[in-house]
Amino acid sequence: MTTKPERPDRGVTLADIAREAGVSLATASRAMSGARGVSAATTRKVREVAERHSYVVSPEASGLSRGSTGRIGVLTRHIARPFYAEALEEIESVLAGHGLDTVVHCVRTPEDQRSFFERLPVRRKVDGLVVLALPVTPHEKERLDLLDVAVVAASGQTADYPYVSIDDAEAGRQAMDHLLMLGHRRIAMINAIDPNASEWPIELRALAYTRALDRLGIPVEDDLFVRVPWGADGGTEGMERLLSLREPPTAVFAHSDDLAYGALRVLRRAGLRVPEDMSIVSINDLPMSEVLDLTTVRQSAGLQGRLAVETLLAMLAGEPYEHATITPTRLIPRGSTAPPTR
Amino acid sequence: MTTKPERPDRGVTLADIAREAGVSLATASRAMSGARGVSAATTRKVREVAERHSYVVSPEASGLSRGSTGRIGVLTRHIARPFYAEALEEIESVLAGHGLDTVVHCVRTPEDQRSFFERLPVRRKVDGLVVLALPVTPHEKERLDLLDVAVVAASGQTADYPYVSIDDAEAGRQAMDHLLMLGHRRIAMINAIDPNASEWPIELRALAYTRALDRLGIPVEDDLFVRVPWGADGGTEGMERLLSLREPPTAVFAHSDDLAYGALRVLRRAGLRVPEDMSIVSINDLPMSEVLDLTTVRQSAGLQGRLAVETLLAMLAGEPYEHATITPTRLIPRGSTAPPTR
DNA sequence: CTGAAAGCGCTTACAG
DNA sequence: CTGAAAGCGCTTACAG
Repeated sequence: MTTKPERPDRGVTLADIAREAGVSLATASRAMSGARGVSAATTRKVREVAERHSYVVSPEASGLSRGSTGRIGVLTRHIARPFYAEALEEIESVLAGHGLDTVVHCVRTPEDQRSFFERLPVRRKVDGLVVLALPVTPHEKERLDLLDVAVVAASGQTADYPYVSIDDAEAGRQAMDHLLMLGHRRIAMINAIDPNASEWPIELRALAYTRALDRLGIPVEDDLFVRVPWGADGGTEGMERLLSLREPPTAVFAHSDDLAYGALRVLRRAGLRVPEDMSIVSINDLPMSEVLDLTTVRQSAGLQGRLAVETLLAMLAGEPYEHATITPTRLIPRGSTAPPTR
Repeated sequence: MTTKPERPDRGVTLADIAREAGVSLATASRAMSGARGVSAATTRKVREVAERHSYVVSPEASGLSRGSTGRIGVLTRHIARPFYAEALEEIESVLAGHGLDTVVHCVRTPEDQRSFFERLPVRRKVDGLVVLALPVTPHEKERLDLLDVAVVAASGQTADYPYVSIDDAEAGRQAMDHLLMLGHRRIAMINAIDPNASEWPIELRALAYTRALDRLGIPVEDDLFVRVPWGADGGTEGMERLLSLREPPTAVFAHSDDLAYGALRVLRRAGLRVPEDMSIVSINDLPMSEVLDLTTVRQSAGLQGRLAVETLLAMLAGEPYEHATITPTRLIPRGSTAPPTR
């Protein structure tokens, strides 16, 4: 092959292919991209030469020229937590199916997050952005606008982006009604607060808790509503506090599965039986919940991710799309709930 | 701002900044990149103008010009499985710390994998690639060579790439020795096979199983060595088979935590107590293992990911690096193992 | 159907 | 310290 003298050999270029195929750069470009208006013979010839040199068009150069990157960014606070990981996997899957690359940006701390919106490291690098379960403040939205790309929110939204998410109030209702229907009247809630996170403006799951009790005229006791940090350890702490009460609840509604896991651990260590001594229900249905026989309200992180990207793709394609998409939730009754025995 | 008439406004360019700052394109470029040989005053001026227009240099164009992409690819079979997710999170963290973007490519099925190596979708799009827990065949390595970028393997290797991984045989020994030291003599192994995966050439964990028994002169019984699909369901199946034996084992060594989870579920359902009726140990120490009180051999997916990227970065920087890095494993004794009672 | 040329938005020797 | 110019590897009106 022709070797460029001025730079280290970066491999063969379209110009090389064109020369060898005996056509112009323009024609070679069209042949490679499958643009119409090139004879079949020419196309075949060019591609054959390209093939022989295992040449592929440089997406970088191509993108520069046509003004798109072929990449979608995903902004998230977590990668390894099951819910996020599942959403991310599905997002990548859909994008890959459309020939788009997925570039992940994880802002682990408030400082990371501040810095992300300050520096906007995805700037000029993506064609669109999916914001995954991350509340966006008005100021952050302003920054994001500088990106000048399509943005969509998956699993919760605050700023006014198209979004797909569950109805948290409804999910909470499903969980609470299950406990109430079983006959529980002394029900506690373990609510999660992510210490690393500015909070969501409305805590719909907590709202569902009080609403459900209100509806039956059951007074809401402060002691029965505990707020703990996110994660299994938070659930542990929450259940410990509830067990310390003079009169513990007969059932607990945990904000999410992770909390329930920690709560279950405490109960096991305390020698208490589930569901005989304590019922527990939560929201999510992570893979481990089946293993742990946890009653929970199922939502699909993957589906939310998938629909969010599909919305984004529609926006990019200039096609019509839904501004708000609500994905279903439903109760999965398992062994952690039963009528109260006390 | 100057508006380009010929194309849709893609925003302000370096040329605009240069013009407004009253310097040449070249100088503006140097000022923005912080290249030396520009007066402080000029640099300040240029950056001030850029700031005012919230302009950032186009990574795409810059990369095209200097020949790098600022992106690292991660090739994996899974995103949502805890081990992979943890590694990925750490990889992204390190790369972000170096100003590099992470682009994920997940090959879920053998067909995906075939297609990945055939089409090489990361071609010309990344500066390096980390292959995460994915065995690479000689033919696949040949294809990867076409990428012409640095490649490193995290958590297991087959092709001859620099790698970082645990010593599986040693991890297996740690698990087995724990059971043996507790006095178990009738020990089963539940081994995982990923149906979607070409297998790793040597099954070191299984090897550790037979070796440990051999060392004590304990015969290896075929019935006690079960092979099941990966995941909790596989563990369930494996434990069911073991419980069906005329003489079940007193302890089980599970290839990985996920299998152990499924096995624990069977035991719970069968009303068998852990560890009194059955001890169980595995390898990984995923987050849920603490919650489940599972004795396991800890390895760190995150550390392996981190060290792998660091190796890759050293390669890219032309610095010296280790070809093989072994990360430590150690037994975490918890409540799922005890001396045999039968 | 095909080509010459301008353009995408930068970087970097090469000369001052 | 600064600028004019070539180059990175493509794409795409504009003319045939």
